[in-house]
Amino acid sequence: MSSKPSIPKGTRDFLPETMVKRNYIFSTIKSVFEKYGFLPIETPSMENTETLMGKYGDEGDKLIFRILDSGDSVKNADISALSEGNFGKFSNSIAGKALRYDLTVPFARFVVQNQNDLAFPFKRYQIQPVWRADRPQKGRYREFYQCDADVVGSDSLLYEIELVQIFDEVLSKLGFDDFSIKINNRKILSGIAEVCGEADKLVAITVAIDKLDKIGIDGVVKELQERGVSEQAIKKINPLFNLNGSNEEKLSGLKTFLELSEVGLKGIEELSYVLSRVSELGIQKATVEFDVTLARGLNYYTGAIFEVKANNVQMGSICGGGRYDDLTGLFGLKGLSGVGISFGADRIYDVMNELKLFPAHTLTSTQVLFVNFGEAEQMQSLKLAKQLRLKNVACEVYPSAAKMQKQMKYANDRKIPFVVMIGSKEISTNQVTFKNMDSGEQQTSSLDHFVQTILS
RNA sequence: GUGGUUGUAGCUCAGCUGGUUAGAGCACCAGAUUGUGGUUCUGGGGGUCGUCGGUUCGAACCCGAUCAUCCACCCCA
Repeated sequence: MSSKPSIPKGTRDFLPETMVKRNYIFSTIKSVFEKYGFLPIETPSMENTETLMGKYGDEGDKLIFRILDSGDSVKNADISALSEGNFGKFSNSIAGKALRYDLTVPFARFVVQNQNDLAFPFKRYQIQPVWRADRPQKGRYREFYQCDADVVGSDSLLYEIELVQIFDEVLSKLGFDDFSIKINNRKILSGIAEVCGEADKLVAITVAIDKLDKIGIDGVVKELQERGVSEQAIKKINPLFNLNGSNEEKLSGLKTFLELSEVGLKGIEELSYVLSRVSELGIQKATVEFDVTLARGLNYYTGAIFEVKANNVQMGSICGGGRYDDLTGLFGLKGLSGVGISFGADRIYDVMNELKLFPAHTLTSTQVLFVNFGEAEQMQSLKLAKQLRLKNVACEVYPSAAKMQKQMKYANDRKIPFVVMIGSKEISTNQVTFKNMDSGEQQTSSLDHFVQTILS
């Protein structure tokens, strides 16, 4: 016996039952995206290595899956880089392509490359897998789907408002009834760093305070110290950890804190605007919450930052997003502002499974199975099947005259609701004998009557 | 990259301080039932106990290495 087959770490096979549920998530997201006027695009699974490298920080670079060149191009391997221990340079010399790490950076590349064919503001949605060479764990895979909606070419806050509405609409539609849309603004974070006199440590500060709910105030203070933030600055930041109350209360508290920072106040203004409009328009099931500690690692965000978490369940964020003023600038097209969101379909699936949010109706594709009794009967069944299919009834004919028991069991295992038996009697009278697998009832009638029965 | 967990039949797992022929449930196949599934009964096939090495008269069990897995950290959807 050969060794057991397997699939790479962090990847999965999806059985039909799972795919039906996954497709339900995808189609729900897609239909909402389309209602807001987003158009579909796709980009290749792989990008040129240089398109991706350096866009996600040092940590991100390490998590990019690279595709080894084959054939003659391996001759271009930079052996001297290898012997010098410069592995990054060496890998670049033998891996010209890499699997996409997210959908946003490839989208930026796409916009720059196809700018002449796009009408701005350009609103696109994209549902495709991405790959990360991370260690798998709960809710973390090496291959997973992102469902992104982004607008590029407008800095209007109208889109922030609509994107929050999309979060709310999609997740409410999927049956979530307790989830938080957390929102913050990078300008507020910049303002905080500025007020503390540590403007150049913005990233260090944001990364640290992002962990507040995980490691507590003491942990954050310790991390800030380790990252070289001055004691004076830490003291100044401290009150922010205890910010609570309604969104309005938190915002007004911060406004005082940030009164000397122009950028900080701008962030407050933007956020207040979005929050007030969102609440005036009304939301379904979401709790929309301003969270100063929300930072997110991606350093290309410049304005709004979003993150969605399902409550009462042990799982990281299920959606994310934000505004990036100059993403396309990385590829040479300046002055285009973008804002977008991303649904993590795999995590949404895991949470829905855990909370039992999937509708009860299970896998039913085939409605009718024709039992096969032999060559002549099979032909008659095929003729009838053809007629059923013309009426859009999904049906199939068992492929061989196997024992009745086996054929019935197949219908049962597949959860096919009706079994039709065509024997010599039925051929001569031009009728069908059909059995309702749920009730066990069986009767003989004309095909038309049978069709009426199953369609009712 | 760091720390920990678990690897026994297709799946979920039992297996005593190391003892002779390694078990159960589910699944699968056959029969009870030659045109009737889902329930029931009877029988059957299927495992070099993750892999390699060590200790021992003797290893699924103890030790080491290695691979895989899951969980946590980092980071993230």
